[in-house]
Amino acid sequence: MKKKKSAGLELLMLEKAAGLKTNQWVYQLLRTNLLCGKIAPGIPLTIRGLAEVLDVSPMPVREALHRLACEGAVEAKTNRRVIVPLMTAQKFSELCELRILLETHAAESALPYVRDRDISNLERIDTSINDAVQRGDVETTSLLNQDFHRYLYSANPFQIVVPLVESIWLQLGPFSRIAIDKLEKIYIVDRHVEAIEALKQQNGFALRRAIEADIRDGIASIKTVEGIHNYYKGVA
Amino acid sequence: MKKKKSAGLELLMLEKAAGLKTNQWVYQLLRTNLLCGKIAPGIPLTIRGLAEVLDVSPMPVREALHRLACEGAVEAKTNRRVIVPLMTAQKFSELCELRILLETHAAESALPYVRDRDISNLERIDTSINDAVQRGDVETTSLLNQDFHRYLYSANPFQIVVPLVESIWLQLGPFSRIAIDKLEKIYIVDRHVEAIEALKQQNGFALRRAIEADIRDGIASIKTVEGIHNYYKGVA
DNA sequence: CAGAAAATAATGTGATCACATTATATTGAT
DNA sequence: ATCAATATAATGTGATCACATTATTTTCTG
Repeated sequence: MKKKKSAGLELLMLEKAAGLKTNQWVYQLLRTNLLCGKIAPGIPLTIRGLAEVLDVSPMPVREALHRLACEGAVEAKTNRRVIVPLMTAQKFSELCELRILLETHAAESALPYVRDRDISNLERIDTSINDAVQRGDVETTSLLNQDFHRYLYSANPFQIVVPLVESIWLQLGPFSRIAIDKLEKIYIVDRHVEAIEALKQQNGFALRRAIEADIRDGIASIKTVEGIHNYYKGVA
Repeated sequence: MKKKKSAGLELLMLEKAAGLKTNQWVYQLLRTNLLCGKIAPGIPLTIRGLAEVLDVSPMPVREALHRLACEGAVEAKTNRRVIVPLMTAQKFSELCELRILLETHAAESALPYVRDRDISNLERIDTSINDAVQRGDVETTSLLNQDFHRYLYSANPFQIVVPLVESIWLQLGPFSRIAIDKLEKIYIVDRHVEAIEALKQQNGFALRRAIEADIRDGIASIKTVEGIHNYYKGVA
């Protein structure tokens, strides 16, 4: 019997799209798994271990892990361990404040650049979100929600903030995802409609309000960080 | 006669400290050179070229470049070129707004954690800054100024924002540095003293005001982005 | 049986090579 | 002479290996 090194590490696989570099594929796969909470905080990730699981050479894994560390998704300890950082209540609170700070700014600075066809696209995305919510498809709900925000902020062609926001999403992702997952039913007062209305009226203040409310709604369910760590203890 | 590939690329060298990994050394060296404006925007950087200049294998350069790209310091084009991104007036303005947004928040959220000995250390740093200004040492002035801000924000043990701020500094760095360099004399109304005073009084609002003023003073000299690109044209 | 010491396994880093892709230089045609 | 086609050089990526450092297991000692 052959002993597996990385026993207990189950990743949800992703199809490797044609023309995609291996390191990007590994990065996206790892990123997705982190956002889904598939990888519990604290357990050590190794280059060779992941390379074996994904059946690639250590090199692309090395690069993907470095990038994720750079973005704050994983933490490289002084000894030779790379882990998903543990969450604390204060850190969580700080991350949420930062989300609101950055995203309200991003939305307002994008406002002057939003054209009619952008609004149409945003409405289309929002419709898809509602569909996904209706189906109870948490996965795509989460992804489409990100798409909505990213699309809005990216309307500003001189956007700097999107990568920063994505970094925050990555650090926040696993935990908010788990919290949502535990909800029996997701009821969302559609803040996106409010945001779209503000866009149509070119109303920056209303836009900020809508974005902030949307973010707060999303994290309102998360009362205690302890509950999240208990989730992982239950899994492990 | 041997033809040099990377002719015209002159880097200021750094001593490689003992116990420092090669990739970190390369990263810091490149980072410093970027902040000093030694590498002009638009000229292509190659892994092998830098490796030859630094007399290391391509591997550490590869990792350092990837990290810098992740932080927004360099931009990997779709073709095989890595360059320092060109600056535009709008991008510059966006970066400055972001600095103020993030740093005022960071300062205020650090305020409750600042102890007396922290204030002493900040005063010590500020004294060093004034010394460097007196000597006309732009290099250490810039570095110490960053130290001051970083030290303040890091007082909050649950700090998330520092890496984000450093990313902004990196993107802004080359250009503000050049602008400062061109000034004959740097006269700074010491906003740091105002900030320290606000810390002593636990006055969050005054602290925000001081930080914002400090940032605005630093970038006030930069009137036009065109002037900056002219600087590079003059060099090249 | 418990704790320390030694031996073994595993890990990250750096170097080198092969290869497909892209840029640049050279050649050829009109 | 100018522009397209070809040939050559250069580049990033991925794979494999060597090595120093660290973790883990085993052995030894009391």
